[in-house]
This record gives sequence, structure tokens and C-alpha cells, in this order.
Amino acid sequence: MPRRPNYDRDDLIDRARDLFWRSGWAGTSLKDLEATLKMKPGSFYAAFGSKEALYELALEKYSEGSRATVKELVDQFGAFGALTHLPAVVVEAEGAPAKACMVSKTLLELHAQNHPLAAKAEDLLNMMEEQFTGLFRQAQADGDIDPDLDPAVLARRYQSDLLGLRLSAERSSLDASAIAAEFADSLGRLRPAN
Amino acid sequence: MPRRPNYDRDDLIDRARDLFWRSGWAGTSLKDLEATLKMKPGSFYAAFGSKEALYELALEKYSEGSRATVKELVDQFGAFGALTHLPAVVVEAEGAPAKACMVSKTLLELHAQNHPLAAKAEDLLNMMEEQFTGLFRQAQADGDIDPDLDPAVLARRYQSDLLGLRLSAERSSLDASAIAAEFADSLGRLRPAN
DNA sequence: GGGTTTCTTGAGTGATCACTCAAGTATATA
DNA sequence: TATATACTTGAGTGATCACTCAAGAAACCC
Repeated sequence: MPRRPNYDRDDLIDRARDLFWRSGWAGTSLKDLEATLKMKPGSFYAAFGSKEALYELALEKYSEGSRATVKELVDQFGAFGALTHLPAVVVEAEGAPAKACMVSKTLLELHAQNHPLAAKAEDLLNMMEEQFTGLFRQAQADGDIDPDLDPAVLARRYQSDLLGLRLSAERSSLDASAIAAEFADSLGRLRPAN
Repeated sequence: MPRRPNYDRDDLIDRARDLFWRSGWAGTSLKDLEATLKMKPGSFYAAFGSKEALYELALEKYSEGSRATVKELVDQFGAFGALTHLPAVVVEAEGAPAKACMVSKTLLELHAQNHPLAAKAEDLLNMMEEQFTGLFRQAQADGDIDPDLDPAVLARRYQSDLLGLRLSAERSSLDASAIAAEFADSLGRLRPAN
């Protein structure tokens, strides 16, 4: 009996994610979303309920994609190799809507307003941090990192520096690839003494 | 003949800076500004011309204050000491409207819109980077840092990591002081060999 | 193909946005 | 004290904000 929607919901969320990622929460109006998603207000609200609900879907998808990218690097280069390759990968991502991390942008924009999306962003940053912790632990098991170091501490610092790198990569006058290379290089200092 | 304004312009800019710093560009409405500055719209526009003009004044003042803080640390601890103390100072600033750097927040929020304030933020980040370059150069002259390292490269990396630290300090679930301490500690690796 | 159900359309909602301006008020000089 | 010159007030500007809803169109089951 029902009529099926003539859009691909997953594709819509992708496009919304890219728009939100580039333009932020307040910087993205419903008019912008209607244009990008080619939806009239009625369809939009029937499909997603609100701008906030769609942002949350987009943010979750961003975070999933982010963690998937890391997993691919692990498959390709191993845990330690993923950690050293990631800085260059995020900085040199050509088609990306922005260099900076969407989750950190969300946190910075909405933290002061105690917006629910800022709390969501904190949760996602914690998840991503845990992934890094796992990678450092694995790298220790692989003999690539000094086993006396605390993987949770290493992960916290790694994520902080990575977010800084990605923020810096938004600066047009700055060569982020060079910082990325130094960042990757400095991970060599964590190798075991043997 | 004229009537003098009954406000302290410098104090108004301070209060506007703190409000913008916390809430961002789009997150700060004129109503918010009117309440914080205790000014009616007419006075506001007579005094500052526009929300954007005031934001620019506030951003410049933020940047000046930031560089002044660094200079004070240099007077107190020397160039290398300033570099090692700064991470803890920015993270533990109790009364500050936000932990993250206002200039970097501005860049992230407005870069995608090609907003003039984003270009301004880039300029100010470049100025702050130059200050760090000078500090590394001085630290080399003082014999605290390996003279073979490039101070400009060190400054870029230092600033990037510092911005990442300050961004991370916005996370309530994260102990930023611990990262700050590790950050300061890792600068010890830059000391000359002898 | 009729009937049901959902999706799509797009004008329209009140609220808020940054901003204006004419009128009133206070302070300086002459 | 008179007058000139600001500054202050606050209602009001059109534009845009996120969002609603009644009506029409399309796809499915029987």
C-alpha cells in the first residue's frame, strides 16, 4: 500500500554530513540543506524530524567513517604503520569538505551553549580515543612501541596532536604536510630500546 | 561642545571579546551583546559600526593579550621556560571564557564561508607563530635547544600541538593538564646533545 | 483498477536576525 | 546661560531562521 521515498536516505546523510562538516551547525541553514539534498521542507521534516536530528546522524556517520579509515590503514600497514600514516592521510585528503575533524568542530562551536550535539561530540571523541588506545596496545604487542609506556596516555596525546594538526591544516598559509611528516617521524621515538 | 560617552570603550571590547570567545561568531547575537555591554542598539552601532567590526577589535585584543602572556612568561622563565610553561598556563586558566584559542575557533567557524574574519584569524595565527619562532631561536641562543634544529619548523609544530591541546581541553572527560605536562616534558628532547 | 497509504509540494508560521533612525538627553564651549 | 555637538534611547526595518501543514501525487496490495 505505501509509496516508497524517491531518495536514497544513506546518500542524503552523506551529503548532509559534508555540508555540516564544511559549514558547521549555525553556518548551515535549512535553505542550504534543501538545496543540497534537493528536498522541500515537508519531505525533509518527514524524513529526519529536525535539523538537529540530521546533524546527529551525519556526525555519527562521520565518526564511523573516520574509524573505518583507521581500520583500513591497520589492515594495510599494521597498528604502528596506521598511526604513522594517519597524519598524512587526513591532511592530504583531497576531496574532503574540510581538513579539520568534524567532531572537534562541533565540540568547539556548541560546547559553550551546552548543546546536546556537543555532548554527542564528546562521546565520539572518546570512542575515537579508545580506538587509538587499542592501536598503541597492538603496536606494543607487535614490538613496535616500548611496552613500558601507557597506551592510554599515548593515545590521548596522539589524538590531541592529530586534532591540532588537522586544525592547522585549515590554514592556507601553512604547509600541513610538513608538520604531518614530523608528527609521524616523532612516533619513532616511542620504539622499544632493544 | 560634545557630550562624552558614558562607557569605557576598552572595557566594552574586553567584555565583547570574552563573549565572542566563549560563544563564537554565530553563537553571539546582538541581543547577547546588548545585554553584556549594557548598550542599546543605537549606541552600539554609533560606537562600533557593526557586529563584525567589534569582533575584529575583540579578536585583535585577544591576540595581543595572548602574545603579552607569552612575553610575561619569557620575562619570568626565559625563552625555553616560557615554551615549557605555556601549555599548563593555557590549560589551567581558570577565569577564561574557554580553553580553546579564540583565533583558532574563529578560523574553524568561518573559514568555509570565506569570511573576512577567517582571513584575519589566519594573519593573527601567523603572528603568533612568528613569536614562537623567535622563542625557539632565543632558546637556541641560550643553549637550551639543539642549534641544528630549524626554529621555524619547531614553532610550527609547537603551535599545532598547542592548539590541539587547547582544543582537547574543551573536553570535560579529559585531563588536559596531564597532556600539557607530557607536552612540556617532550620539549626536553630538543635539548642539545653534549 | 480501486483503495489505501505514504511521500512530495510549497506557501505560510511566528521568532529572531543584524541593523536603522528620529527623537530626546546630557555635556561641552562661548 | 544659550547653543552646539555629541551620545542614548527603543520602537521598528526587512530579511532570514527553523519549522508546519493541508492538499495533491505516486506507488503498492487486493
